[in-house]
Amino acid sequence: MLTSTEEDYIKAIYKIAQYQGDKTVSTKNIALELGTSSASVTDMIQKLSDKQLLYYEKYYGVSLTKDGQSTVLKLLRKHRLWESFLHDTLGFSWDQVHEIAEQLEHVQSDELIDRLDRFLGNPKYDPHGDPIPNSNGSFTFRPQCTLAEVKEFHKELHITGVRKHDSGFLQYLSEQKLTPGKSIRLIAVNHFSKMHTIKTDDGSEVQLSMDIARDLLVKTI
Amino acid sequence: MLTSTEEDYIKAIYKIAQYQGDKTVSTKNIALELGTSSASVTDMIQKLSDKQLLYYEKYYGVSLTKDGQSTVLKLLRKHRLWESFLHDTLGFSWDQVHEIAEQLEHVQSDELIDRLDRFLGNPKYDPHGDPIPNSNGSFTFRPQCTLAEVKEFHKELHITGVRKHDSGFLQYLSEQKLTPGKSIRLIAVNHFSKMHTIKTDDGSEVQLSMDIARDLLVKTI
DNA sequence: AATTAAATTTAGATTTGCCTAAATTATTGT
DNA sequence: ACAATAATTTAGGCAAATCTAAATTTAATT
Ligand SMILES: [Mn+2]
Ligand SMILES: [Mn+2]
Ligand SMILES: [Mn+2]
Ligand SMILES: [Mn+2]
Repeated sequence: MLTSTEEDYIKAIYKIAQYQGDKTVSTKNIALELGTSSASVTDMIQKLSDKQLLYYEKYYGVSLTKDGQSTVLKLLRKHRLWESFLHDTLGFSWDQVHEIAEQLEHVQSDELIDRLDRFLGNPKYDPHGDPIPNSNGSFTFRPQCTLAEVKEFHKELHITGVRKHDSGFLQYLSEQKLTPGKSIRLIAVNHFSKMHTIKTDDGSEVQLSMDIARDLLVKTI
Repeated sequence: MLTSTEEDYIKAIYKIAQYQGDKTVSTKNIALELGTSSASVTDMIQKLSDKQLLYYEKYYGVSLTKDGQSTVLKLLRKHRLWESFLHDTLGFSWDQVHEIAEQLEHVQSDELIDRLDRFLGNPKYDPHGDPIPNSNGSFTFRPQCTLAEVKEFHKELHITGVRKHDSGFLQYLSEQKLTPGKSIRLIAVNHFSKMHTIKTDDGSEVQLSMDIARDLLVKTI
């Protein structure tokens, strides 16, 4: 049984590893992600290494063991199912759900989470488009790329998710009606400003900066 | 902002006070209720007294202040709404909900609890028949008594709740189909064994011991 | 290669919640 | 009224999670 603090460390390590393509994760990045001191991180990674959840080589950072991986997948399942509940059932906007799910994910009850899953209709993706692992911890990646990587114009694209979860970014996107499931087309990319012009469902055109385009995930139909 | 441990102490004190008719609550009873040592309780009640949640006189026990009262009512609201969700929405049996609600009640978000309330249709009572305070902390007691106190026979009674919440007791009652909302009649009370004979909805007769009768709450129609 | 800078670990302390054992106060029984 | 008993508090300590400051190691720069 892990404390919620230990769970949050494991999740932070997974997130950083994911982001930087599975290299070893540094003490400093964990401290930055969790807003703690490096000294605290060193203490905790030593403890988690003792518990066989991390591989840890002094001064060279950590990576998750098989046990650490399965721990994090169960947590992501819980987090994303709670986000789906908050969004789909209670009507929270997608920029409000993360903070509350951050607490709910630590509630201990396997039956609770399986019943929640069933009640929600076994959703495959959360409100941000992130995949929800099943009770065995497996989930399917879907073919997707960032809007910035799209090379063909005028082709129909489906918004599948986002690569950033801060509420300002999410609020901006929902104001522009750019949420998972919505269909768009890339009209033009300005060579100097890198601004992306897209056309939405209802025919209106929207300008998106390169920064936005790099964090918006889409799928070609 | 209270820790979940502090919240559990406040709840325990409220529960004991309720049970013993609002006298001052002793260190020992709190320790028994929470399964800790008296020394730990002394530490905590000193802290909660500093925070103005308790009146505390050394060697003479504690009672809740106005702040303590409103804290506990918010907590009971959360606890009972979560129990209703687990029971009514997710289909947990009434003997399973308490333990999980014990965790969920500590999640911090006023909007969450108000949305949950609305989603559930603003229920007035939880699965055990306990009243759910509204967002101002007020709730209405309903006229009820224990089955053991009923003096008239053959009169229609509605089951309104229970005075004990341990899962063995609750399981026994649901096996006998004696849950809140069900209608029964008292047929006889044996003068020696104190066994209560009741007739249920469907006409079948059930024998209940005095212990059960004392913890089953009913209302005359 | 040597020096500087950056990252990491260790040392020492703090807070929260808990414990046992000892000291103190209140209650009970004769 | 006083001794025995029960309840409560205090003393001293421990584990978890955090911090700052100092020491150590690795990485980067001249
Ligand atoms: Mn969390
Ligand atoms: Mn999400
Ligand atoms: Mn609790
Ligand atoms: Mn209840």
